[in-house]
Amino acid sequence: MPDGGLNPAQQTAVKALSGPLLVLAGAGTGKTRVITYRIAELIRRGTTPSRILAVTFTNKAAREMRDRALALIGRRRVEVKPPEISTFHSLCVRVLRRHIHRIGYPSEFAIYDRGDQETVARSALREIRVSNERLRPADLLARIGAWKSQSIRPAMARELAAGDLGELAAVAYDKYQASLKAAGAVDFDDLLLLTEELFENHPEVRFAEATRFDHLLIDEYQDTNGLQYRIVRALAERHRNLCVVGDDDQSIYGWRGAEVEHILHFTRDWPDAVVVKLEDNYRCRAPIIALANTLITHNTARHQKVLRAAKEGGDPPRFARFDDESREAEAVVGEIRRQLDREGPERPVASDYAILFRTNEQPRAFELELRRARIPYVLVGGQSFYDRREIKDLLSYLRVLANPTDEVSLLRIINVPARGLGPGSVQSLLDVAVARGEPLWTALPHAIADGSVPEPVAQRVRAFRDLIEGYRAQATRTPLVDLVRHLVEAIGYRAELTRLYPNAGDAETRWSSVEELFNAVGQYAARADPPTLRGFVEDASLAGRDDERNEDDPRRERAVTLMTLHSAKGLEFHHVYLVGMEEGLLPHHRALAEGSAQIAEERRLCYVGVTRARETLTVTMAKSRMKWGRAEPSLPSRFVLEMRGESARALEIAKAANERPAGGANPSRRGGADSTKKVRPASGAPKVGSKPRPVEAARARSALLRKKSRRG
DNA sequence: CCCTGCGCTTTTTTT
DNA sequence: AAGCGCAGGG
Repeated sequence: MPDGGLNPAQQTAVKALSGPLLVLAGAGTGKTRVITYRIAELIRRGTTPSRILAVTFTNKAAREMRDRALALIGRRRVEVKPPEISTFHSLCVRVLRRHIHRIGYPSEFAIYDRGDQETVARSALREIRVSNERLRPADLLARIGAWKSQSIRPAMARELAAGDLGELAAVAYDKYQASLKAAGAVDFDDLLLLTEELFENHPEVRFAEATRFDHLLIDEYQDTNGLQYRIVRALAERHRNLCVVGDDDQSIYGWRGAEVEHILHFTRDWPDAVVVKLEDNYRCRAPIIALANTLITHNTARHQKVLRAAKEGGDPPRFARFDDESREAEAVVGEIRRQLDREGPERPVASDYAILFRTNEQPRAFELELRRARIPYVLVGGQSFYDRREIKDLLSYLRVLANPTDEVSLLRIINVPARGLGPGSVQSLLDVAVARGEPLWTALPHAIADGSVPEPVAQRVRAFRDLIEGYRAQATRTPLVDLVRHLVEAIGYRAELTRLYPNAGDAETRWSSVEELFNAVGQYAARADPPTLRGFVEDASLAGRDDERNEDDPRRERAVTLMTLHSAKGLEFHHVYLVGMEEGLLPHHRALAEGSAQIAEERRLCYVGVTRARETLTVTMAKSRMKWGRAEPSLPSRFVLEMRGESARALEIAKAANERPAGGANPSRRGGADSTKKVRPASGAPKVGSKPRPVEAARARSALLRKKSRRG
């Protein structure tokens, strides 16, 4: 990045303040910078800060952009009514809180996460008597997601559905949506879908929202799906001050309904749009850019742009292949350890390093090695805090307190800790609710009054209701943290944990996440105005995997980052290890089975990984990898060969992979399997700027490959 | 009703 | 390797 200032392209992007603007920004070309400068420029030219809306992809990105923008503008100037910077989902939550009652949902609606969705999907399938073998809840959810991103409602889905499974799914979709509504709950897609519905059917809502802002900026535009696209259009068509920023080469959420077409066709939708291309990369060393460019040219159907490296010099990326995933982890972690132990002024810190991978099972081996090497690390994503059993239990309690008709949460806690309301009793209670056509919660008094359940059960139900009602009554009076602490005490959750986890250490670990929950509540209460139970629960649902709890954890600053390629989007690190670069992993089996469009997306994913690296990039793979407890042979990814200009061999591998399922004989072993055995700088990649430095490269690679006897 | 243990399946990515 | 569903004994 040029110090302080902006290059000419960036300046154009910042200064074209009115009308539609498309910023095609390659990786590391300073797009976040352009957006923040633009916000500052708008304000400097007299726009009221609060009339600017910027939309980012994650909550974390929103927080960072807010901080940077405020730093640029000067906090004092905007602290009363700052620009609004949020994600699509938070934006829609706010719209829905205000208006959702118009379409028959309570404004206290709960937001269901993936696990809750699966529960609802499962019971929808049960209701229409479809066995899990024919249509798994996860598959149903995938279909529902696809329908929703195209704004297809159950009724229309039934008309469009083709084939047996499609029709079943459409019927299940209907049930699924009905259960959500009955529970007063929405899923992630509903946040967008229902917002769009309000915009469509209630012009006054659309008008109110569209006139709240005069400027709309969208980051990561390549990852917008149909719903988001239509919401953007609805919000921007009056003022037309729409600035979208993105990189079609980094579109990696097609599986979630994102359509690159939106960015590819932006100028068709907005014919008067100004287009600015940012092609100067200030992040990566020249050889890394060369590698990335070589890779991405294997994708067709993209905006023509070539990343130019602003940073000359640097080591060529290295490639290494190991016997199995443990060796791979050992070598990578061993190298990081040696770098951290180096003496001298240029000694790196752990947070300079990132290990990037495709799937969530891959970090295991690396975690093991990092712990063994006593290197601190943070695993981003993985099992999130809010996925932990104890947190889900307690959060369910809080959700029931906020909205007792939230059926999934109620069913989760009605017998946790066990209070003698087992599956049999709960079924009887549910039968009463179904017969009365009302939510379980409101049916409970009737069920225990009319003798539908035996008296002892009725007693327990009464006690449970009293417990919940008691805390509901307190909720507005008691400080949030106290409320949660008392509740946990009252239900005897600590005892439950020691019972569940007889191993004292395990129970302690679980209890410490409960204490972390207390902290999270405390932090929320300190920041929110006013803090409410519902507000906290909502935060927890939307925070998802980017957990801000750890953000101010001092350990994080000194830690190696482990994360998936998807989570790495938008980030950068001095030293990147792109691990597990094997056929079947990247590109993933599933993508290989689905076809070339999916393989192109995997290639973009690889591109994202490569372009995260500022100084050095190391690509590693294993010859064999454990799968379902068995060691399976693994071939180098075709992307490795493409990057190194050996695409002929990549083609061979691709062919072999395609032929394998069909024929018994396996021609693939002849190919590239051993070709990358020796680590070599990318011979095919042009070296920009610096002369090759064979000595250093050789030293680096021997260090990486150095055999170690330590094991076990 | 509650707990334990066995055997079966499952593996992409996430706001 | 791990989570889930189901059967069988307290």
